[in-house]
Order: sequence, then structure tokens, then C-alpha cells
Amino acid sequence: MSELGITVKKSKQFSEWYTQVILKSELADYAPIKGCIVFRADSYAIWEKIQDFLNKKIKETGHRNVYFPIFVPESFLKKEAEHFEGFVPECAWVTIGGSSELEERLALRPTSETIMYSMFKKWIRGWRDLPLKLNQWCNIVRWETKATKPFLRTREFLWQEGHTAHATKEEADEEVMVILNIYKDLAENQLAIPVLVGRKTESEKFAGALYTDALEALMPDGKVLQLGTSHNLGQNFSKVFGITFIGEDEEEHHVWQTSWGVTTRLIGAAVMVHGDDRGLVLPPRVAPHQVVIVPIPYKHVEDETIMEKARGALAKLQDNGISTILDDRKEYTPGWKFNHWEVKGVPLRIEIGPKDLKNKQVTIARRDTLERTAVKEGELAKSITQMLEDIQDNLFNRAKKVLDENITEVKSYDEFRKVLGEKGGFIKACWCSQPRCEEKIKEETGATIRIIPFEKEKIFSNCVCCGEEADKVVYFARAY
RNA sequence: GGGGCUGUCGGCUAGCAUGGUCUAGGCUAGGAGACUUGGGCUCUCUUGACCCCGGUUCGAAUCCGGGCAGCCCCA
Repeated sequence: MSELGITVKKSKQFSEWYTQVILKSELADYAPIKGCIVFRADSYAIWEKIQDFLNKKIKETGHRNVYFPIFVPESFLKKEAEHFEGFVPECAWVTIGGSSELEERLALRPTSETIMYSMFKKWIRGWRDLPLKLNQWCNIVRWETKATKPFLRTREFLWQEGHTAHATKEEADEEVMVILNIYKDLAENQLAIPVLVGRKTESEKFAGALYTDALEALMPDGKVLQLGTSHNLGQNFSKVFGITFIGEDEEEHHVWQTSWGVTTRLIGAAVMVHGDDRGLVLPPRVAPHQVVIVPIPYKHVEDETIMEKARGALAKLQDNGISTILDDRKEYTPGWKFNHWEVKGVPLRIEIGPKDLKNKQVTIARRDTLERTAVKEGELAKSITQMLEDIQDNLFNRAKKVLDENITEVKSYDEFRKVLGEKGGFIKACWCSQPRCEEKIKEETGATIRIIPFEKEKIFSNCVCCGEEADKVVYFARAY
């Protein structure tokens, strides 16, 4: 087999497999700058699908899109101490403009809280200005020093960041949850990635937040990936930026704020979760092309008839809102095209050749199961629509099963280490809520508390670390 | 944060140990043409490379130093 295909097994060399899939499916390529990638047409198309979905949802819930500058003055970042400490190690700075040194250096936004909130102060006067619910789609720069990985950790990436201001803590709490549910919907129903949701511990929360809620997904190598976060910032930023309003009670109050975001990391997650030894497998709802049609000419006998059928099928599917392409290139053989589109993860392939012509049918191949079925010409659109739904469901259910099978309950530290070393995945354990136990486990095993579930689960042992009385069930894992 | 490895046509690589025979070989890909087409066809012609900077040397793809980039392992 040539080097066009994936040359390693997903189950054997996961890291190498991931890199090959990203490059060979043409989702992304390495840029000539350390830690940066190019989002090629197919990955950008997936990002646009994510944008379409989120824009719809957040607009329905009363948010509007805006755009703020990429430059954040250092003095702004410094205003919230915890925030500054959290982000300054990975800031990239602009210190020279043209040929002159700047008086104050400017960070390329690692996140936009401070630049945005300096304006919130100006825009918010009275309770009628609230809630303020904004979102921005932009690029973000974080000068990573650890190993970078396409989509998962790069020095520049794309995201959306929502920023809201409310009159009360309760309203901010609700906002955090509304967004978290939209994110869960996005992950599970669009990207077909099942997630666990819950609260972050103090040590894992966003720098400057009151609390952080998050979505976590399991990857096939047993490590987990944080897919999105939603923070209640409390009044931490409104106090340092002086964002106040006169309430209905005619008193002055600081606003309560939230911020939340998901990134192009979602694309990497979908690649890892669904891909197989042949390459990408894309969930139909985010696939740039849902169907590819491959005509199979034979001995030049009925070439034109076959092409007519192919064009007919293309028009029919497009009319039904199914994004379809016809690969009518003469320079490649059908076999070559099968492989090509499989690496690229197109959910369904339609083959139209002499046999199909004779039987008034088309042959449909599913990317997720690699099954082929014959479908009568008249039932094409209906069958395709149904199969796309089946694939979407199958991908989710398959991943859900893996997730469920990789949540392991442990009662002792020995068991904890054993499961982490041999199996990975999420480890459900009881914890005494003391930071020193969390820290000890992190240092000794590399595992962190990924989430504290919202619905309190029944305590089933003492603290997995210190053996003293536990008051929480939490989910540990090694994370990306 | 610590350790290790790698960089040669667009992609994968041979050559490097022991400097000269390298005018850098192969496969693949790209271009032209022919022949094919139900799982990466075949043939002919053709295009195309020693990561960058410096050093050692009569002579560097090969040795040395630095830089840049990528990968892997451990924390």
C-alpha cells in the first residue's frame, strides 16, 4: 500500500495515527511557525458548521456578536491579580510599533475579559442596561511551551468567547448553565461526542473566576479532553474595572459576570473519537461533504448514461438539502477515489456503475461501518437522509459505550493507580475536599480532578488519598 | 519542566559509520500522452531535493557549533 493511506493502527500508535489522519485527510498542515497550523478548507468548513449551530443557539438566547481589538494593554491584564498570574506566562507581547518602542506593551489576547470589561464600565449605567450578553468569534494567542499538537494545543487557535453582565448572582448562575447545556448539545448532538459535565475544583478553575463548569470527553487513548468551559466570574472583574449600575433599589451595585468558550479543539476531539484505521470518520451534521458520488465507467460502453445518472443523483440530493459532491475526475480510478474519500471521512459514498444501471439502483457505502447496500433509484433521497441519521446516531452510541465502559469506580489509592496505569479513562472516587489530597494525586499519578458532578452522588468510601472521611464523589483522569 | 531522536525532490526514503566515485539513487507524487476503470491499474516521456547560518578541510549531504522546525518518552 502506498503512503497515501494511514500507515499505523489507531489502537497501536495513537499519537502517530492522529498526526497522519490530520495531514492526510487535509484537515490541517503545519505552518512555518512553531506550534502553529493552517486550518485547511475541510477543517474550516467543520468550524463553520460549529459556528452556524452556536450562532443560532446563542442568538436565540439573546446574545449578540461583537468584535474587540486583539491587543490588550498590560495594565488591563494586571488589574485582576489571579487572572494576570494565570495568563502572563503564556502571553505574546507587542513591544515595537513600526520603528518605535511602545510606552506600554500590548498582549496579543490570550482571552478578552479585561479589554472587554474596560468598555463594559462605560456602557453599563443602570439596571435597564442589564443583562448585557455579548459574544465574539476570534483568534487567540497563547505562547505554549509544552509540546503542541494540531487542533489540541497550538499557539494560535480560533474560538468564541461569550461575556455577559447581570444584576444578580442568580442570573449569572443561570447563564452559566444555559451555555453549558448549549455546549453539551453541540458536543453530543452535532459532533457525536458524549461528555461528562460538572464543576471544576478551585485549583482547576479559570484564573479570576468564582467557579468554572466544564465539559470533559474521553479520548480513545484513555486520556480526557476538556471541550468547553463556562465561568461565573462573580464580581471579581466588575470590582477591579468598576463596572457598576444603579439598581431598581436606587443603590449602586457591581455587576455579576460570566464568560464562556469553545475552541477549534473540538475538531481534534471529533477526529480522535470517531476516526479509524482508514482515516477520518465525520459525523454527518458537521461533515463538509455528507455524500460523494463516484461514477464507475466500464469499457466506455455506457459512460454517458452513467454520468447522467450521477448528475441526476447529485441534483436530487442537493435539492433535498444534502451536501453532495460528484467526483467525475477522469484521471483517477474508482478504487483510488474510494480510498481518497474514506481518508477524508465522508459519511456516505454512492457508486453508480453498469450493474446499478441494469438494476435501476445505486450502491451506497457507509463510512462508519463500511457496509454497502443497494438502493432503488426512486428511494435515493429518502434512504440517504435516513442513513445519515443512522450514522450520526451510531457514532454517538459507539462513543457513549466506550465512555460508559471507561468510568471506573475505585475505593483505594492502590486500585486508583492500577486502573490509571492499565486502563485510563475516568476514575470515579471519593474525596475529602482537601486541596492537599488533590495535589498529592496530581504529583504522584498525573491525574487531576476533571469534574465534580452537579448531582451529588452517594459516598461509597473514605477519601481515596488520605483515607479520612470523604464528602464528595469526583471524576479523576489524565488530561490532554 | 527533564530526557532522547530526526531534518535529502511535493510525500516516503537510499547515501552519512570511514569526507572525494553524488553530475545525489529508488518509490510515490506533479505535468504530457496512451491504455484502463466495481478497492489506491499499467506503460512511455518529463519535472523535481542535501533545513538555515557559521566553522574544520584542498574538498562537506556526510564532521563540529549555533539556529529554526518536527517527533517521541518521562514529570
